Amino acid sequence: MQKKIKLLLAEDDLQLGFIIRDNLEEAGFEVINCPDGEQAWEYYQKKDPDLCLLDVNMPYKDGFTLARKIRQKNDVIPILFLTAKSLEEDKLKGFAAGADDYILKPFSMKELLSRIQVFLRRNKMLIKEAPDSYRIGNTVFVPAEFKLAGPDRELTLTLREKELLEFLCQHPDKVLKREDILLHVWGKNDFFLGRSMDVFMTRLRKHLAIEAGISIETIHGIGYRFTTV
Amino acid sequence: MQKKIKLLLAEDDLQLGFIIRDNLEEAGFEVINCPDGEQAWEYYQKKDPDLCLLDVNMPYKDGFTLARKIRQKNDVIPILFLTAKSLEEDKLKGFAAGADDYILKPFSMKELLSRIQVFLRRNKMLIKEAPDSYRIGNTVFVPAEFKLAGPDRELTLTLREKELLEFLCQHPDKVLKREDILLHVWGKNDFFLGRSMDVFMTRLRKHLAIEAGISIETIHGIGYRFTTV
DNA sequence: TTACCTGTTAACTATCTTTTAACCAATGTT
DNA sequence: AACATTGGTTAAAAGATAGTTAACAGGTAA
Repeated sequence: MQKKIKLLLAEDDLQLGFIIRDNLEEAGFEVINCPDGEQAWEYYQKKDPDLCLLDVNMPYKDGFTLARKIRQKNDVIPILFLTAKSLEEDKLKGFAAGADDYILKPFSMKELLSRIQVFLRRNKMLIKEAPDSYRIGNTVFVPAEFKLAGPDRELTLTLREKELLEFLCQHPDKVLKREDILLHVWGKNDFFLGRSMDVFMTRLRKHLAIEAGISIETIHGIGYRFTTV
Repeated sequence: MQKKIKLLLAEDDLQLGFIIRDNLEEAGFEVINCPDGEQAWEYYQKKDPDLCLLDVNMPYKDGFTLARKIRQKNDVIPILFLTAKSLEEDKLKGFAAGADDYILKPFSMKELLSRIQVFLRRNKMLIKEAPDSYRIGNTVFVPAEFKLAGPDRELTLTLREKELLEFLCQHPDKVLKREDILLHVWGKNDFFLGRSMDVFMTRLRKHLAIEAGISIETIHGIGYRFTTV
């Protein structure tokens, strides 16, 4: 699984915030939703998001102030304001604070998404969607179905088997660091999970043993490389 | 094109209302969005909607009052309450006012859509028409009649049995996630409904045990796959 | 009321997945 | 070569998930 793009959403209306977040997640983003500017600033520093959506009117630290603070640290991250006011004055104030765009409430999700895409594209961070099946020698792997099917067999993978194999398929012929695999498939990296991964590598190798020319190669001390013919 | 299904949405929070409407329209519904109960009542009479989504807290005429008024005129139209309060008292009051379901804010659009679909299906107003019978081995399943009939037997399914089996029949050979089944058949996804589903799976399996080659396969940790020969 | 019928909850059991542990093999370093 | 580190393999332990049966609650009909 490719690393998701992180959005920082600062919106004090909880219900609205939830539903915006829900829609954005549905669209494939990772969303950090903060109810006020103070928390948003905290999470900004902690999570290092790729794009910010800031409500202008928030308790504890309004959108303008927050934007200025973020701009001080990072002068390329796209900052989009969400606001109910259509005052020209506010708009100017917003751009002065470092905003890249200014979206009026109420907005449609379609509109929000397309504006987000514009800025991500500008920053070369477009999401590329994953193919829904991979050919591995004579075997076909369909992640959505947890299925690995060859001419003489068909088997259903478990969750981890599938996620791991999918990650390998997404990066053929590349050396994948143990750490990166762990972070992507397990979400964190510690010693025991590393050993767990070793077990799963053994399993995947068994599953793919039939396929000549396919290999999960060990790069000692570094990680693995998955090669298909 | 088939005539769109009309939803009456009464929501006083304009921003939230707009985005809910946007999502519902995206899903193919026609939506009438009213900011208060007074207007909602007006539009109810004028537009004759197929389903109502009412916010409980509204100026000029609260959701309960409105629901009662609508129920007086029409005792079949599905009425779903949207509310931030989780008070049991409110819930009872809601059902007493004639509500069919009670959706807590914040909710995900996925959940809202599923619950709407459940009630539309129940009222035979589904958007996409489904085949009116399925052949499962030597057995014939007629959803509209809740009937499962084979050479040597004929039995009447209950509502949930029928909805569940119908959902399975609509997606043969696909891995259906537990969550999706729950959202489609029950309208929401929580732990206990999940256990309820397990019970129904057992029942369906018993009903179909006669049929060799038919199986409801468990994909552990994910969901189920229904396969016919 | 009583007697069902349906769907949910509960309790117990069975099964499957993942992690942990133990031991061994390979690699790299001194 | 001796040692330490890293990874491979297998099996058992732990944990999570699902199957099954029965009791229960709420509603409906006789």
